[in-house]
Amino acid sequence: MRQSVINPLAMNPKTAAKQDFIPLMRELVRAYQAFAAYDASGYRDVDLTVPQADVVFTLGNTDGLTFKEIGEKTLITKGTLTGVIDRLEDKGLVSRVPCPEDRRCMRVTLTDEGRGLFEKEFPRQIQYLKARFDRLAKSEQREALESLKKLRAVF
Amino acid sequence: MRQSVINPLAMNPKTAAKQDFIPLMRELVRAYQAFAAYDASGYRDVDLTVPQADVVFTLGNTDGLTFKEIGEKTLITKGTLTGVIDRLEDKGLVSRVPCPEDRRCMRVTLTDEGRGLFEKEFPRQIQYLKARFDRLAKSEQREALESLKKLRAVF
DNA sequence: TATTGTTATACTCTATAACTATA
DNA sequence: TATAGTTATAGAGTATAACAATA
Repeated sequence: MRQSVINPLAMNPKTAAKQDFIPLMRELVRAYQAFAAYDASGYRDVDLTVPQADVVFTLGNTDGLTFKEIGEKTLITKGTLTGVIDRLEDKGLVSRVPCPEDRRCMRVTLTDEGRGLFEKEFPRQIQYLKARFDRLAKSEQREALESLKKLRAVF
Repeated sequence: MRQSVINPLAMNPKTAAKQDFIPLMRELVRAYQAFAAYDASGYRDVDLTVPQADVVFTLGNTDGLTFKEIGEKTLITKGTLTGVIDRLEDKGLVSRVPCPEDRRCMRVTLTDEGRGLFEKEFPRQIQYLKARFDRLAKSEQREALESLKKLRAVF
């Protein structure tokens, strides 16, 4: 699991001292990483990489998306996306359909197998995550949400 | 910048509906990604990958660390770390020094050039980040810290 | 001319396992 | 036997740029 350039978890305490925002930065990274690690651990059995899963979950409940749309949502650049889609196609999970209205376009849709995977794995994963978020009281969830919004707003 | 398996940013709204923890998860990911993107943007000019920068910043203000220690702090596995250190050595930023007390060990230290890079880039990057964290009031920083601690604790 | 997606290239990281040299 | 680090291998993502087909 890769991280930001500044890695407050590895940082030498001597180096970090006297910067009072560092504990906050540290907790932001730790909280995210704890979440991401838990998320990934619920995902071991499915034979997809993170970018591949990202694409499958992005395509779920849509009628297909173009490369451009998928790239915008997942932040995968077009050259890379071609390869990711190739591998998903090899696995039989998605298919390419030419757009009738613009012949430069390709629409990517889940196959029946891909839809099956999505419908099985996505709700399972959501429940897996929900189990942990639900350990926070509603009021704590609200406070965390507000704090995170403020935090995001400064960047 | 890679992310968790569940990517609340790409998720279809129809899919996300009726799970009330989703906004919180979404904000956690967005806040982290906003931070990480800002962090990376302050880092464009330095010719280091994220794992490489991570190692250099980890070695800063130490007398050198063994492969084992670096691996534990940065979460880079030993096989990968050998390659990362090789490339940093090629760039003249670190050097390998055999440990006198245990001849299986290698201590990795910053060279003068590596130390120079660290002493220039690290404080600059910290200031760059501090500028944004400081936009939050002290009380907001404290609240955010508390919320993030609770959030991390559930995972 | 601009846009969509593909291809090509080169590099880095990742995971895994076998290997060496020490302890 | 166990540990520290290296080597080998295979795969996947990344960035970048040139390219073909179409708009």
